[in-house]
Amino acid sequence: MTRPRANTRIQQKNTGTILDAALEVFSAQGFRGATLDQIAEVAGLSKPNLLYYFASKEAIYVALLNQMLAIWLAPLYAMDADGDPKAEILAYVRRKLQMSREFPRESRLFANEILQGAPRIEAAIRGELKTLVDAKAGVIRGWSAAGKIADVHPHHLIFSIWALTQHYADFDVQVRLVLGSDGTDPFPEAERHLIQMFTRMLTPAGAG
Amino acid sequence: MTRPRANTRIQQKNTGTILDAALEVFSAQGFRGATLDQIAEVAGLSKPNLLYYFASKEAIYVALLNQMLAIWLAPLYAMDADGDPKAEILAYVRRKLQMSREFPRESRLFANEILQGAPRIEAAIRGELKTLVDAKAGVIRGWSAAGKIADVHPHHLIFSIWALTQHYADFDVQVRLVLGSDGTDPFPEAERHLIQMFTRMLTPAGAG
DNA sequence: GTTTTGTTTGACCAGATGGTCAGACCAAGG
DNA sequence: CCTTGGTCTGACCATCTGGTCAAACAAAAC
Repeated sequence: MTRPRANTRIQQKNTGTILDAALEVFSAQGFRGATLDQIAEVAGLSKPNLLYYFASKEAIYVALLNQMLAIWLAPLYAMDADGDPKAEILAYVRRKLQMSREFPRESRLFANEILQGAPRIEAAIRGELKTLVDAKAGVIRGWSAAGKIADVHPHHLIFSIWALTQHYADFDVQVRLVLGSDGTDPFPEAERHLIQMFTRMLTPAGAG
Repeated sequence: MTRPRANTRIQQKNTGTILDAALEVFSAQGFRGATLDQIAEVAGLSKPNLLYYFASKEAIYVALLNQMLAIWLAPLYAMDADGDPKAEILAYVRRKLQMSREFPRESRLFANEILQGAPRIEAAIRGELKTLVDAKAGVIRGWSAAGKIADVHPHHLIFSIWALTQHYADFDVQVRLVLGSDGTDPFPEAERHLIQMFTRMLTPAGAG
């Protein structure tokens, strides 16, 4: 009767297929722009079959957002208060940039959602995300106070890392068009640039 | 017969009204998500009346994009090769951040378009935008070579400025939610942070 | 092999959406 | 006045879209 939460093998396979197809379509079109027919076609399933596994278009979208959030926040969780401050932050930058390269669809999914005013992920931002950011901001503040890194506004430092790394996923088309017609991968150069920037920015005055 | 390009007073007024309403709706919903009815309602005109002034939904969108592009690129045009290098770049950062604050709809309009793969602005990116960026990148390269600013990859420096400043428009909701419940304006702190970052980043080693 | 439970789909529906069109309306010139 | 040319709209249309449903189909369970 009620659709169970992935009991059968078939259920697991198909919900997976659907969520992957949904990621493809929602990340490229946004929630309103995407259609169930598109998702169904990408998934290789019929539209009614989609709605056998998920109650509605919105249910697919919300399930996807929540599933992706964990993946998306993992690198920030991994930032270790007991590690070497500069190394930890630079590692976070690197991981985040790598995610932009490997999971651009996820990045665009969130970008679309937030651009549209975050109507369906506001609670998670207020809750889990804010809690995590506040905690890590505290860690960064401690590092600054201890003179391990230069003085920076912790929250805005985190925003900066997000902005700079996600830019290479969300604005990938523009980056490639501006850099030129040769299909050179922009990521290696981007990494060098970002690491250089953050190194300079975080090195305390007189410690170079 | 053919709709003339804003001859009458009425035409000028109404095309203006329509484009402003379109900016409101397209920037919040993207091209596919926006509807003519929404635009008509915001504009205070009937749907057929919209289509009296513009041939189609797409025509409105394209007219809007092209009109906004000039405004959007103005700050980069204003970067003066003969000015003081660090001051010019910092001024560009400030102007761009100010635009994120004053014209967030324009920023989101472009963000939406590029997220969706830039289907209707690709030509302009390839053309005018790339030309402009390449020119200014050359200026920045010259400044680096002359030791006026630290060594940076010029194109990626420009990307960084875009990413960091536009983030405060495109991800405004997230920024405010993460910073906390008090409705404090995040922009002053953001400006301090960005200026600090770029100052450190651009100051040549041993010139502090 | 047959019942039972889970899976899939063709046909269908109501509402939304981009767009058309004939004709009404209106401002200004003659 | 009334003509003329631009302006505006109600009614309409084809298509798309999210969603439903009865019935067909498959896979285990017995």
